[in-house]
Amino acid sequence: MTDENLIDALKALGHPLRLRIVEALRAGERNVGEIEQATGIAQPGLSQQLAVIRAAGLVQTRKAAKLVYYSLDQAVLAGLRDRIGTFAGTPTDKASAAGPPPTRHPATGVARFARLS
Amino acid sequence: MTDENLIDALKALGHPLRLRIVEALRAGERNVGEIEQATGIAQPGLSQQLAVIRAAGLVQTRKAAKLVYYSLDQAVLAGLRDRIGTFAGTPTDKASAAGPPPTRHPATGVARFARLS
DNA sequence: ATATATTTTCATAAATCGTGTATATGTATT
DNA sequence: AATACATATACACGATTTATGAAAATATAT
Repeated sequence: MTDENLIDALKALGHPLRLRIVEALRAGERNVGEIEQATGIAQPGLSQQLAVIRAAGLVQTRKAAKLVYYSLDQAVLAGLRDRIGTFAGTPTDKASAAGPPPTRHPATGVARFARLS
Repeated sequence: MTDENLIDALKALGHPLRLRIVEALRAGERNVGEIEQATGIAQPGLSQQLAVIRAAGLVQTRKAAKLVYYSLDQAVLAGLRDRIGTFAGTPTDKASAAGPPPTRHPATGVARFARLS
């Protein structure tokens, strides 16, 4: 990961709407309509922010019929985490750690219950 | 760490000059003149970027006579790393399921809503 | 082909950011 | 007090980003 890529990734995350989107994707892959429901971001703006996130390489996309499914690129995000880890005191011994560190908060997102009917 | 703090930290790091500054501080505490030498950023601009980094809570400062020493706040940076780790550390949902279009957990109503014509 | 659902792109005004120059605030030294 | 040095802030202004609504591209079904 080059410094420029790193900066793009950090910039992409350093924005309230985009952070909200990424948080909504933590629970798993979602299509644009689902992300819209989960985040409350109106459609065109959402697509714009998704484009930024995509350009930063933070997500993968998959197309199923009319729908486009977004999911976090965990390899890239792990790289980002490790890169920041080099700034934190502990020299990264977690670059090789396979298992996710303790906490997984499954319900952090508002995304869970998008009630429509 | 609130979302707003997180965003400020990410924004602070997502900038070439500021990233260079933080990288220069990785080796240990430095005063402004030393950072200027290490990064080649001219004094006023440097002070401005340091102010951003300071406001984001990424560094601690210590004053010795005329000199101001900056050092990375490793606790904050470790928190930042862990926070990003929550985006990276969730495999095994359907990450590798390249199979059929998703018909998933009942709570995500949007897709179902879209199909009910 | 026509209609419809989903997502992306365009356009533009408002806000924010980036950077250089000048100026200010401290703190020691004489 | 006056000087010198280290650091911080203020200001200005062009560049980038954001918000928002309209239009367009893509894919599917009838």
